[in-house]
Amino acid sequence: MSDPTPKQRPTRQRSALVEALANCQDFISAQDLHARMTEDGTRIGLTTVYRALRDLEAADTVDVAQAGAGERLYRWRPAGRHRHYLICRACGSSRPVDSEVVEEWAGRIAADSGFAAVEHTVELTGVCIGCQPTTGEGKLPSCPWSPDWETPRHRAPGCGS
Amino acid sequence: MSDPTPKQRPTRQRSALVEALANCQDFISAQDLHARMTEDGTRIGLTTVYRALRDLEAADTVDVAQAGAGERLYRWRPAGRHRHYLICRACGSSRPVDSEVVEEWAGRIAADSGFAAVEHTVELTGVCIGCQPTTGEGKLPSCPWSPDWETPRHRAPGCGS
DNA sequence: ATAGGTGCAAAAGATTTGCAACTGG
DNA sequence: CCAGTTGCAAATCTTTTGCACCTAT
Repeated sequence: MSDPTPKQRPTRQRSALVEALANCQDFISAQDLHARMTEDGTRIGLTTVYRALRDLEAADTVDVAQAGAGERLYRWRPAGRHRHYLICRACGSSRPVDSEVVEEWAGRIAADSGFAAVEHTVELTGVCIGCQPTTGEGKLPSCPWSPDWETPRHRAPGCGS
Repeated sequence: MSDPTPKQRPTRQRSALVEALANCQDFISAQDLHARMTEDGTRIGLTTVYRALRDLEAADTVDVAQAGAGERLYRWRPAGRHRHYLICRACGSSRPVDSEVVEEWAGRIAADSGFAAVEHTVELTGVCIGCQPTTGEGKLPSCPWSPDWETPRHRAPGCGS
């Protein structure tokens, strides 16, 4: 009937972006991804990053999360089906969670309500073990992990640099 | 220990805002709420609306939803517990849904993962019956439902005016 | 009296768009 | 060749902030 994925030409920028995003095992914002790619030597415009991400989103090959107000984070989706994640509010790391239950629940709601084309957004956030201050004794620093994640949000170890 | 709801002084603007929001049975953006209040004769600054909504959010008396990129919608929360909604993408009307299942699921994830202070965001969107084009025959008008949810994409009859 | 609230104008950010030049199939 | 891409600058849009002036308690 229609083209879920109209075109998408494998240009130099587009390919590099997909690779950078796939290498990144976490959510990352368009701006950060652009910065990272630029750092790594890829010449690409911020506008292009936005447009490419938008297309990938339309093609359902990335998962999207909202960061605070008006900032969207993208994460490459290896497998076919969409996933939901548990994101650490302190260090930004994310891990996929089993969401069968929610999927079914959403399906039931859809059926019972009579609504069509029901879509859902589910986001879990918390403070991961590594970022939890040990209540009584000496509290560890912020994030006892890879030395390069210092951004409260986006900024993952496996990501690029 | 701390004050979840530090202050909140019942000023003219604040009170009017709460009333307007409570009267509105649907999600509404800060800008729209401001516009509506202004239309209705309440003199209030947009800044104040933003600040009041932020405080209400902190006080957990409103539910928040994300609209597209970087626009937040607020909905007055009558009962105590938070709720999740099914929102029509065509007309914007929203109806709370039973989310026990999801609450439990979220709790389990929290426990199993070891993450602390786990919070969740769940949003369901679809096309309500009234907005569904009747495939073959004559298509009904926009949205013929229960008299209390009729907001056409933020702009409800029941809301204020 | 005074801590908190208000509002205007300006600032901040993130994302989108106009447009002319470019490129992969 | 030609539809799709790119990138820069400018434009949009929503939300936040600086600051001086009000106002409940």
